[in-house]
Amino acid sequence: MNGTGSKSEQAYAQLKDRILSGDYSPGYRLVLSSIANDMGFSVVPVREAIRRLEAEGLVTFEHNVGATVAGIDPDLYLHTMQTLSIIEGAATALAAPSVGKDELAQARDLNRQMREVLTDFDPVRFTRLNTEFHALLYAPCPNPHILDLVHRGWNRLGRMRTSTFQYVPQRSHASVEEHEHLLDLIESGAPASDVEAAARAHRTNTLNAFLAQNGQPPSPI
Amino acid sequence: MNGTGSKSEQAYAQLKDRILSGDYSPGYRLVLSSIANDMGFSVVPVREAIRRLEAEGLVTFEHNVGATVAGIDPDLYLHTMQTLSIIEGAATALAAPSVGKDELAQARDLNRQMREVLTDFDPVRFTRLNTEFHALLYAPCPNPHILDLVHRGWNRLGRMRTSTFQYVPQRSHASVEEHEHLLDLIESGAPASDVEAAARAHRTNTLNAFLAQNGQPPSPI
DNA sequence: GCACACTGAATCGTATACGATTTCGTACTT
DNA sequence: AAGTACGAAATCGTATACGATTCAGTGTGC
Repeated sequence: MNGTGSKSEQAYAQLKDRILSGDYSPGYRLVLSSIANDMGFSVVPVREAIRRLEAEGLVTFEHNVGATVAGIDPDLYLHTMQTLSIIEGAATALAAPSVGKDELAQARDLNRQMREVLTDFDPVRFTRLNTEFHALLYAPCPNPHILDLVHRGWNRLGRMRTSTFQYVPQRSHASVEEHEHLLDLIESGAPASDVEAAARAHRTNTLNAFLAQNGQPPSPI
Repeated sequence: MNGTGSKSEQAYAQLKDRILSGDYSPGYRLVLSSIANDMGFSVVPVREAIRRLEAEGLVTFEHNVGATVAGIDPDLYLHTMQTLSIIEGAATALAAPSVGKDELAQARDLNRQMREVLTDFDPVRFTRLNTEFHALLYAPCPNPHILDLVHRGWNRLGRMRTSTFQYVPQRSHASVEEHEHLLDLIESGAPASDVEAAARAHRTNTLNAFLAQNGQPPSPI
C-alpha cells in the first residue's frame, strides 16, 4: 500500500537523509525512543535502521550506550578520500567507453560553469558543480558494485563533501584545467589506464592540497 | 560480563560464520523463527543481525518474504572480482613499504609450497595457500578502510574463494611465477604504481582465465 | 577536601504478543 | 483437465513490556 514500504525502510531513509543533510551532525546522539517518537512508530524498526547505517559506517554504535552519528576525524577523511580516489578513478575508467556525446556535452557545460564561478568564487556552488561533473562521468560504469562503493564513500564523508573547496579554494583553478584534460582523454577514446590515472591523480591532487594545508605528508598513491 | 557481547552480536557472528563456511549455501532461506530457536533467543536480535548482513551484501532481503543467502551469479562474480583486483591491488601497493623481511620470507615460503603443490595439484590447498600469500602482502596496508573493503569483497564471494583454482587449474603455474615477480618488486622497493599494476594484473589474469573458459570477454581493467 | 559507594533516571536489549502479508494446497468452476 | 478462487498455515513486521545497563548526581567516610 505504502510506496516507501516498511517502517524500518522509512526510518532508514529518513535517518540517512538527516545525517547526510547535516541535520544530525557528527557526534549527535541517536536516542532510539526520541527518534521513534518523532517518526511516530516504535523503537524496533528504528533499531534495525540504525544497524544498517552502522554497517555502512554512517553511525557508530556502542553496546548499551547507543548510536552516534559518525564523525570524520582527519585520519578517516584521509583514508576515505584515498579510497575514493582509487575507486572513483577505476569507475571513471570503466565508464569512459560508455560516455556518450550527450554526457560529454553536459560535462563540458558543467566545467564551463565552474570556470565562471572562479571569477567570483563560491566554494559551495563550485563543489556542487564538481560533484555533478564527476557523477556524470562515472555513472555509466557497468560494474554496479564499484558504483555502490563510490556512493558509500561519498556518504561517509557526509556534509564535508558539499564544501570541499571551502578548504582548498586554490585548487579550483587547476581542477578546472584537469577536468578539461580528462574530458579530452575520454572523448579521444584513450586507454582505460590513462583515464584511470588522470581521474585518480585529479582526486589525489585535491586531497594532497588539503593535506599540505594541514602540514601532513601527501598520499603515496 | 559475556565476552561476545549482546545476542544481536552473537547472532551476527554465527550467521556470518555459517554463511561463509558454506553451512548455509546460496539461496538458503533464512527463517527468523527457526534461527532464533536454533540459537536459543528471540527473533529480534536475529532480525538486527540479518539487517547488518544485508547491508554487507551477504544476504538479500525481500519485504514480507524474508532473507536468503546471497548467491553469486556469473555477473556478480565478475563484478566482485573486478572490484577486488582494483582494491586489493591498491592495498598491496600501499602495504608494500611496510612489508618487512619476515613477511617477505614467509611469503616466499608460501609460494615455495605452492610450487610444490603444482606437481600433484590440489586446487583447494593451492587456493588456501594463495589466499594466505596475498593476505600477508596486503595486511600491512595503513588504510583500514581499504582493508575493510578487501575483506568485504572476499566475504561476498563466499565459499567460491576457497576453491578458485578448481575452475582455472591451468592458471596455477603462471600464478606462482607472478608471485615471485611481485615479491621481487616489493623487496626492491619498486614504485607504488608498479606494485599496484603487478598485483592487479595478477588478479585480473586469473579472472580473465575464468572468463575465457566461460566464453566471455576479458575484463577491460 | 577528595575518593568512593549508592541511588534513581535515562536508555538500551530482548522477549512476547498479535496483526498483516505471503504462500501453498485444495476445492470448485468451466 | 486446466485454471481460478478460497482458506489455512507459515512467516514477517511492529508494538508493547520489562529486565539490564549505563551515567550522573548525591551523600558518606576518611
